[in-house]
Amino acid sequence: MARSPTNSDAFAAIAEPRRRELLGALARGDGERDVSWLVADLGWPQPQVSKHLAVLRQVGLVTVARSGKRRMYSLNGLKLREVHDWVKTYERFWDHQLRRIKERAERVERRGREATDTDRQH
Amino acid sequence: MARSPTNSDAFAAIAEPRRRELLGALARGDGERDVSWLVADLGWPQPQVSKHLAVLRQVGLVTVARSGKRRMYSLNGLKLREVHDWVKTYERFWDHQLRRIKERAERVERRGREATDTDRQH
DNA sequence: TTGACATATTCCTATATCGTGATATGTTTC
DNA sequence: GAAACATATCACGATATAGGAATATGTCAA
Repeated sequence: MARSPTNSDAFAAIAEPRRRELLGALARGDGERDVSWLVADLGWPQPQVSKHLAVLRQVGLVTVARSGKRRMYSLNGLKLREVHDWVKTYERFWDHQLRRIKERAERVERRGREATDTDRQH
Repeated sequence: MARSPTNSDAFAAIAEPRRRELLGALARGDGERDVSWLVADLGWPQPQVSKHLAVLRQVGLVTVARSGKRRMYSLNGLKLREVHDWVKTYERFWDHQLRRIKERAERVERRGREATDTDRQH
């Protein structure tokens, strides 16, 4: 079997760095812009932008609305929230880690001071 | 060019559903377990577990420590936090969306009540 | 209708998977 | 040092990309 398709879910879709860039561009544009604006902003070939937008649309990370010959793409925050909610369940692991690192830094600093004091006494 | 390698960063690594499962198993095990425990917990073939762990290690999502013939794998929360921080910058987009949905729901409900009242008057 | 513009789709190729099964490496114990 | 155990790695096959170039589709304006 091969890799999971990029359009299988939001996680697979945002694995591609350029698609994260694309979401960033949409965010800069207040979350709602047409393709031409994105092409100008990113400086990529237009077909590439359209293709990446298609993947983002298939997983629901963006939505489209026709407006004359333009197509307005909008960020779908709720889909991004699914990613957020998943990763947030691991919050305690970086909290713990930060606490451990901080405590160790304090220990080291304390020891460092003591060592310096000892040196001074010589 | 092909897809970005799975070991290029945390986003690529967690695109694979089984690697998210694997992280979940580690979390169930207090964030630190050996391979045998993971194999038993997940019910996958051992080589598959080892290979997915290798990818997670390459991107820094887990760390290893030898302990006799065992190898203890630990979650690296700080790496998951990078994903969290990225997605969190989009928070305003789901906040906005939720507010809009809520407001629309209230409008619809209000209109619904008015329509019912009108019907009653007939 | 024709042309100009905006966007999507198709064809191509190189590449990096993922799962499976077999095997290699490394460690402990007797 | 041989056996038992824990873990990693290799070889292989099917597959789904991502980018580039060319082209198709759709819409407005004169």
